[in-house]
Amino acid sequence: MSTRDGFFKRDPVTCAREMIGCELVWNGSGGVIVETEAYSVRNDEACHTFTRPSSRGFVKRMPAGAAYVYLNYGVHWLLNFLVKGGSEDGFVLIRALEPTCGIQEMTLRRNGTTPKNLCSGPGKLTRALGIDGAFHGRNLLSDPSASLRHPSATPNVQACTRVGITRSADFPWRFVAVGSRFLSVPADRQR
DNA sequence: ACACGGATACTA
DNA sequence: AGTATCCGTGTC
Repeated sequence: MSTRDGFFKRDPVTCAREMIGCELVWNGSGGVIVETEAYSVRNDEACHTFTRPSSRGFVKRMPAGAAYVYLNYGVHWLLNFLVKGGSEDGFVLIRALEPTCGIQEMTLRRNGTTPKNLCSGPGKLTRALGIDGAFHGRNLLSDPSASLRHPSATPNVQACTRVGITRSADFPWRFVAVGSRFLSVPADRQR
């Protein structure tokens, strides 16, 4: 594995920020992570653990780096990674990728969408990579068909408010690669 | 603008 | 078993 063992053993906000610029590849498809969100089991009403006992069980039972995959709105699989062992536990939601690997396969799975729109959303990217409920619980760090490579240069990262949630909506826990054209939603205005 | 769709966790 | 809610997307 190219990711160091302690990568997911930190607080989820730090982890979400540092995942920007990493290249995520699963079964030969993937790209550079350009958008993430952090969710914390502490004081974050938007985290699944706030309302779901099964999610709290997942955090307790599973190791850092485990994929937390669930169906949203009855339509889209959403990919998160379990972060635990640091100051607080939580999840990182992968929201957008800049496609780099397996673009042909991803285009087929996404029914011919242009590369710009292939992975520009949390539901789009799982569809593109072929990730579904069968991936729930798989560990990114130990799965031989998965890899997470660190960026060679430190990326320019901007914090924004999270997208599409109603509770704890003001937390600046969405992270984007500055200037990327592969985001699900434009970044907040810089000030 | 709105339809689409199912798992989860409530109420009882 | 019935209902409310949910971290979205494509097409209208």
